[in-house]
Amino acid sequence: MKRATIGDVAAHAGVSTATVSRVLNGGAVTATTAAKVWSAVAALEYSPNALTKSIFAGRSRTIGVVIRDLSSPFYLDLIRGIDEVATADDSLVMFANTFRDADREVAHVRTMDEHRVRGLIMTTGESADGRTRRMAESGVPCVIVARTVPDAPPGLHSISLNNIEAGRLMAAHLAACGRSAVGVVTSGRRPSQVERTLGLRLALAERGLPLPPEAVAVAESETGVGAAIDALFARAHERQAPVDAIVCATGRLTVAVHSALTARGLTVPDDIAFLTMDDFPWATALGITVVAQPSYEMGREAAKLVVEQPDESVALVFEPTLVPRTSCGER
Amino acid sequence: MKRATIGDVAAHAGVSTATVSRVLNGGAVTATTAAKVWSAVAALEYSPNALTKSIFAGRSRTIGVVIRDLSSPFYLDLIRGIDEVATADDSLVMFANTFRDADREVAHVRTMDEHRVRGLIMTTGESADGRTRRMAESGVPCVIVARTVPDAPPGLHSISLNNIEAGRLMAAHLAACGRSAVGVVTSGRRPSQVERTLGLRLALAERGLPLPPEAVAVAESETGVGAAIDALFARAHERQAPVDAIVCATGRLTVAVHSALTARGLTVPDDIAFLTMDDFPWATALGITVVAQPSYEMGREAAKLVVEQPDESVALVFEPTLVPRTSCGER
DNA sequence: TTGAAAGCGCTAACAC
DNA sequence: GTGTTAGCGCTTTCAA
Repeated sequence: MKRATIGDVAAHAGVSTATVSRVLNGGAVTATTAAKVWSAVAALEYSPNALTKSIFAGRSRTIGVVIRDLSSPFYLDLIRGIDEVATADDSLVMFANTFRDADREVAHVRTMDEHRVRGLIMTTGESADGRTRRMAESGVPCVIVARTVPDAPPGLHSISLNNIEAGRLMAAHLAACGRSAVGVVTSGRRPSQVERTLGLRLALAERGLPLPPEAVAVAESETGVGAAIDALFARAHERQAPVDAIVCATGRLTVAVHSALTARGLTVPDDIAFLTMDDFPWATALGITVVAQPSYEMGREAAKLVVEQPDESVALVFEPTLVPRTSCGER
Repeated sequence: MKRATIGDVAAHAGVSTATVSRVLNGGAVTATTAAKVWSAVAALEYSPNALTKSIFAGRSRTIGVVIRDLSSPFYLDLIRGIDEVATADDSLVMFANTFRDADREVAHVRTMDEHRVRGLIMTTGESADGRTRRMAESGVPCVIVARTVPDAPPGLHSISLNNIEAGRLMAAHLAACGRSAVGVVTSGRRPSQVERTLGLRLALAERGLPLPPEAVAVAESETGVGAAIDALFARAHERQAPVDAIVCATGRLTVAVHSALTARGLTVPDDIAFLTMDDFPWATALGITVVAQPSYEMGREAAKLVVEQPDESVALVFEPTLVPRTSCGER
């Protein structure tokens, strides 16, 4: 059964399409005509085509969201925050996952652009930056999450965490818990993680504690974590500097690192302290101390930048908080 | 800076809009004209308007997804599965969260319909069923997840778990682990949970084990879990039938129930066995035994129903699997 | 192979 | 108040 169009409604109600449009969008009409139109709408089960509407507006009422990896709890909360603001502004969220693949990233950003999203929020690498800049310049607000953008044009915003401070919080807490030999597991060269490690190293150094490059292990993905940890311990053994704390620089690897530790017979916190990024529902039950980001709030603010369209480029930096539990041997 | 339209490209290339359209969509054109058009496209940074395209197609290349509660791990995997199939079919996912609110549910389904999604996948209550039926009848495949639909018209499909079997698996496992007095925490009257409880009761009865109504506690949300458990234990105490196992009938409450147990000084599995629905990343580390759904696969199949548009109404039922760990005192 | 023109479903001027 | 008309950006006949 074919869908009714505004023309069908008009014919059924015995008025013009313009009048139907006015009734639907709140123009000046008589109560009687309005009634006729509404009953025609009901009779034909008319559902206005939002796509066509968007053509006139030039844009759709849709916020594009491109995420690298939905499985991280951080992104989950981020999306919920975005969805809340979008719904409040009568918008929908268009979502796509890139599975950390640069090609998909570019493709998805292009598709979002072609769908004339009213704004784009993404947690991607730099591969799509060219298009993003152009989108921003042509009036589509873009928000880069978890990364700052150099020389951002108006309309291109960023939302990130004070990662240096996150590292500092970790150092301070570990030191307060009496740990002196810290090892780090990071998933690579993403700026956020590099900065966290840097902040950690800085604040550790201020306390006379070292964080040599050998104490930093890189694991691209969950599967590489075991090997990375083994290598880390081996290097520590060679240097005769056993590690008494492991910091995980990304929430994505929390499970993997924690499992690797216990799989090696290590007890947290007695044998080794464990400290990671991003709070998650099970952290309390497990007693895992974390440095948390206000992920939900960050999602809300990202969506607000899209909805409110500030003239200038804005770079929002959120402050991390340490949530102490028991995994660092807290007293 | 205004966006270039197909007319601008045509003018720039010195051809008609029809020709540009043909070049873009692979019609019959000379190599030379194609080259001219492509260079015009590049020069003007032309990005075709997917919205306008959809008007002709009658539908957009977008799959709508309406979820009750993104925070459940089941839905996360479901979405990832949907996204994968959507991307492979050159589609985007339009997402909305209902926060378990019936009004939002109806509103979101309507908005999705107005956006002319090519199909709709949802995990909602019955409030939007009327519209869903109509959508299905007018050629928009709709897939209801986690619920079966009576008298479904062609185009209205359902994807669910064999919940009776899930309950049976739980009963068998608990019995094998030597537990005989089971208590259940469920979040309410959703059919899936009712069926799981029923399957559990049936299979328990076959083994001569009881599951009286008093042994089933209802907690609408996380916050109600503590009280529900207390009431459950109190009733068991009155009846002088202490409970030696707690079954959580929904993955959404796993954290809350587990926390409530440990908060009451109960050790799992020594004091009490714990068995819940839906696998999750931390389950291994925590040793929690679960009955898992193939959530990712279910998402893929749901999306396939949208993409492949079978003529008949199909009701896919997936089989649960028990993943034994240590929380039931397994040997 | 290419262009002119009609039309997708809707809104926005402009008359009446 | 209401209808007529033009047009949004694109595709698709139908001629040439």
